[in-house]
Amino acid sequence: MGITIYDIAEAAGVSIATVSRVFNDNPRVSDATRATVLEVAERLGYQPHVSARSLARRQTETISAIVPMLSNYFYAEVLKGLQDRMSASSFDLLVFSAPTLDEIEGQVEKALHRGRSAGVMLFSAPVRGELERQLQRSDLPVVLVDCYHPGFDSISTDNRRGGEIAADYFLSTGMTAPAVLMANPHSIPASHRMEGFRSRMQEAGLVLPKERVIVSSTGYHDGFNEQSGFEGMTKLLRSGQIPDAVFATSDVQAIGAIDAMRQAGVDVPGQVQVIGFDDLPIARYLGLTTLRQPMHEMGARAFDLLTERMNKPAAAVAHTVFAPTLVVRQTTREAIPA
Amino acid sequence: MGITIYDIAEAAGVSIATVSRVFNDNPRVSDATRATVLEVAERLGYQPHVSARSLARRQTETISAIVPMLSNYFYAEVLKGLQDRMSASSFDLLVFSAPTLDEIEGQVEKALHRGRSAGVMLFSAPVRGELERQLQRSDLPVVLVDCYHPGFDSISTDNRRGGEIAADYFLSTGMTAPAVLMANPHSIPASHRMEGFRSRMQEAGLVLPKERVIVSSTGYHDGFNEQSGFEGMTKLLRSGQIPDAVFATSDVQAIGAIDAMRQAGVDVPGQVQVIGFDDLPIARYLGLTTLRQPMHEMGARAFDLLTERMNKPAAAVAHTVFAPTLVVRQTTREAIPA
DNA sequence: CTGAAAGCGCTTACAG
DNA sequence: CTGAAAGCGCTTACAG
Repeated sequence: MGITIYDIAEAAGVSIATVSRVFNDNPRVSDATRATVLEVAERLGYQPHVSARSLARRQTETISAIVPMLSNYFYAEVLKGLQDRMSASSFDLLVFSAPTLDEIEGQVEKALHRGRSAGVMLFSAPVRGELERQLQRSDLPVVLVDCYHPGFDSISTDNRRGGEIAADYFLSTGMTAPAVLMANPHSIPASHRMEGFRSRMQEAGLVLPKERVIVSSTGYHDGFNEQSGFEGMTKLLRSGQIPDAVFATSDVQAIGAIDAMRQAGVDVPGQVQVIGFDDLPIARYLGLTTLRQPMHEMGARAFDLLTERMNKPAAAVAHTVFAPTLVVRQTTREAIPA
Repeated sequence: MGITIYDIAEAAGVSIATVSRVFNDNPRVSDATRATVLEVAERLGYQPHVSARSLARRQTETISAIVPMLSNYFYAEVLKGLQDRMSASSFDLLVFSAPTLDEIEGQVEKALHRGRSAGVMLFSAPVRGELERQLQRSDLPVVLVDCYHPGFDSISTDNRRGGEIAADYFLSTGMTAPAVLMANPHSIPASHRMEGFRSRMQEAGLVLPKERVIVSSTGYHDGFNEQSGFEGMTKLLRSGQIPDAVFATSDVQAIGAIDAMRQAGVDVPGQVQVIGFDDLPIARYLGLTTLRQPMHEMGARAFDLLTERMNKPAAAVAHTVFAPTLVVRQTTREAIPA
């Protein structure tokens, strides 16, 4: 069933070395020979065997991405940026999904198998403990996306700064009772967003009591989901102390929160303002004010970083941090002129 | 750098055959030997070489999925279903993205390379011409998702039926001026949805003139995007003949359309009702009435079909068609009791 | 420009 | 239970 270079060599009356050279675009093959080989290969429907090739070449043309979950739209967008860049190369993308923290190690283990891939992209994982050891032990290029470790190239958004910007904007509108809709507390990006927000509020002399920081109770997508926003907001509305400004650590949480308010007859942004995080394409059509992460660019840069690292394994580790930008739409009120 | 079974064999004082047996869980190895080998392998940080393994075994443990684009949330959801099922297996997922029709052949070509994968899942592609030939020529298991060809296993939603259901519901509310927001006309699923809708309207004696079927002018995501819905709706609103019921061929288009109406001060569903397609998780939180496709289930079934096909290459081709279900929320009016 | 041969790292009958 | 050896399908110095 499988046509090999042996079949072609025989049919074309040349050696397998020559056939191989033709498929490797080696110039030391006469035009005539090349033509015959190509013709025979086409006729026989030859497909190179990638495993044999990478075994012999001692290298692969595939990249592994370890992603918590494709159905999280933030990753879908980042991967789009990545794929756009990859399509111009000859690399393939192997996707490992690790919905929970303890599944990551197993997936990384697989991604790190020899001969599997030429490099690894790890998304949103706290690099420490066993995971840190795995990565350090391997000699594959690694780039971290949406997370950080001093020993590996990384690309991320300044989450703390995002929280600060959100707080500053809210403060400029004259609001007085802030609240935060957090994802899972073990999520580092979410924690940083919240901390940036809180610190700025404190500086402004506004308290952000614990009861106003609602942590996601669902683990799905690490709490970055609509339901968590809906439930968190519902809790807030029932607390008796309704906030007048809510910072959600993701757009989808914000969407859930807005739905909760719509159902409760609470006006947005009249009674409660909302700021999300990410700026998914959909946010624009929902009029959601949010902190924009350059998702496509992050994916594209991640690929560039990885290939640079492949070419220069010994280069200094580099960390790229994008600044989030506030996109003001209709879920917030206007700033009060100073 | 790379530790091989030769290194382990030497360090453990056994042959490479024995080392191999240990890693293949071959029972014909004494417990003592097994323990030594495992201990040495662990100490040396041995990783099997996947290419060598699949070359020798004549099989891979990876599956290829050729998807138009990960940033289309429908695919993100289907792939989630797929991955949930796959994680219980030892298969890996190779993702090829082909944003436009003419890129598909190239990606399929790569996916079909020998030794690359044990099976292929092709999404939303019209299987004809060169593509059809490629697939037929290959002896790899293939399953079609969101598309159809008599010669291959497939899994899809009854799109025409979905259009009919939307039309029937609209009719039951007493509306009189329907319109359709179409994706790209070459999209088969979108066309079927539209045709089902139109045929039912015709049966009811309602005309659906060409000017009321707005075709996406943007090619991005095949027209399945918010912008296309926004622009289509804007065109409709400016036409002077404002419809009172709009069927969008996807949820994201519906969202764009609703935004256009919000900005124009048109009340939904008071003046214009809207029905989408897909039932993305977000639809629920936007109160969008839509036709639900069981996306996760489709992904899971696709994987099952593929593995069944691997085990029984000669089994009869099977087509699984899911019936879409209408989820009534707040963008439509109530049916008028007969 | 072309070929014979070794080698990539594993698996798996075949013997024992 | 264990080992020697052939083989998976390619690539790539080394000769010529």
